Amino acid sequence: MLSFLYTGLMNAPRTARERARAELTREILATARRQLGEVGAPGLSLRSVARDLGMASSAVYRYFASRDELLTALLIESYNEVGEAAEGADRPKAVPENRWIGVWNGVRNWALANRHEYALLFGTPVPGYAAPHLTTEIAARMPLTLARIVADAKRGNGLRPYTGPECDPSAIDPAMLVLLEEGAFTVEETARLILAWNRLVGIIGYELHGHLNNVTADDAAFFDYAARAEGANLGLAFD
Amino acid sequence: MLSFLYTGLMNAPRTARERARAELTREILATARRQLGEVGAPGLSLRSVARDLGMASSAVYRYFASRDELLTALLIESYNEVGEAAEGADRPKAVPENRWIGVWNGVRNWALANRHEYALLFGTPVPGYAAPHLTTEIAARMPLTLARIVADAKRGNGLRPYTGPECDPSAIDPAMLVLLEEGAFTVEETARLILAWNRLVGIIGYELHGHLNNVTADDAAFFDYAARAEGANLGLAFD
DNA sequence: GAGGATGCAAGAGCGGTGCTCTCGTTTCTG
DNA sequence: CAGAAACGAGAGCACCGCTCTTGCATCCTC
Repeated sequence: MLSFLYTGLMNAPRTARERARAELTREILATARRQLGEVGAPGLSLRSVARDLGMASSAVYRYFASRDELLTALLIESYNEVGEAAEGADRPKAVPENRWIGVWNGVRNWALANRHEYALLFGTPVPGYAAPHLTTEIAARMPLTLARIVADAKRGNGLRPYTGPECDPSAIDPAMLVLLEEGAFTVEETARLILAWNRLVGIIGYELHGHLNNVTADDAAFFDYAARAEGANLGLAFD
Repeated sequence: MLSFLYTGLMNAPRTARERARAELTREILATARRQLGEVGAPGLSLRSVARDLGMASSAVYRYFASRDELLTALLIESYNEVGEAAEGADRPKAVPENRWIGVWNGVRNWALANRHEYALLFGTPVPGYAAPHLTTEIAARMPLTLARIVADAKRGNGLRPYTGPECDPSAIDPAMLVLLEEGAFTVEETARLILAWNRLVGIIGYELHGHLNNVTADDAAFFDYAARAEGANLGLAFD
């Protein structure tokens, strides 16, 4: 399971063989990533990756046990990238409202530049392929960035009071309350944070998949509206 | 283009051959639909459909020009079904708040019972496959059901005032204002309706694709919360 | 340093896919 | 009734994921 993680890439290579193995593993990953960006996950073929590298397709199986494992490697890589995009777009010294908009746009910009990678992360999972459990903590980087901003706002000037419908506490997994900024949030706030994260991912997917064609005229402006509306729903003070 | 629409199924069959053609077209579609429900769109194979029907794979091409065209037929079928599910769940004589919740749950229930069909409609599009323009009006049935409820509420007791961020009017396609209940809504309301539709589809997709694992504890309760929150955002009067 | 164990690349092969072409046969139509 | 059109079946092409065998290079140990 996930053989590529434990040979060559993680441990420092000792022998020439291990060095060559790590090198080739990286090359395979790089070519696969390039092809993913061009033709998308369904079109990614282990054989064509092998062709690009001038090697027999069977040889690739020494590095990745299956096409799914290769896809998992790209999944991890992409999760880290979108996490970095979110964290990198955050300006901790700015006011929470601007940080919020910045992170939303950061994620959107990464998605626009990496459409197929985004689809791999947040799109329809390929039937028969279950993402390994390991990825959940990497996947949390992006939503945690959002949570941090709201937590900072709460600790700072406070959040505006919420007057909308209430969420049944049993709906939320108790572990989430702990995970998000170590209990800085109420159940109600946690529920709205989950919704906000869900909506950020959803609206970008809509834009990317063409579902907003003939619906919106200016996708960036509509996205900005969604970002502000979502931030306001959490108690951030826009306008 | 879309040959299956114009032979046999639409026009009334006149000769025995045309009748047989319409019959076989329906059988192909039915087995394809069954396989779609079992293995999902990526696993749907024209050859295996032919095998199930005891015919040569090449014969199927006389009825559907390509796998994509077969998928398009299933797409249209599914769009109509989810539209019917939404419309069928609406109780026009009930109060708008209950109608709203009912339609949301109607769509969710259809999605839970037809996961792969839902993924085909709202999931990641297969690269290289563009849904034909024809489907857009069929696709509008579900969001229009939502719009109708809000429009009725607006004409009735009115909507609660909205105090959140405003949407740049240029973000919305002007045609949408006309499409939605023939101009019953302001730009602001239209923007929130689009968001609500987007969020309904998004949260169901999240639940279906397992992204809510370890996040929510009771998916139905969380969905109910999302439905109420979204209705309230549009000015419906919950609680 | 020699020799056995291990890692590795390549090729052939299996069963699957979408799709095309040809070749008889059936069915409709003028 | 004869020509035209539609049809089913089969072979074939190029691709896919994946497995197995074969021969060679490298590494480790004695």
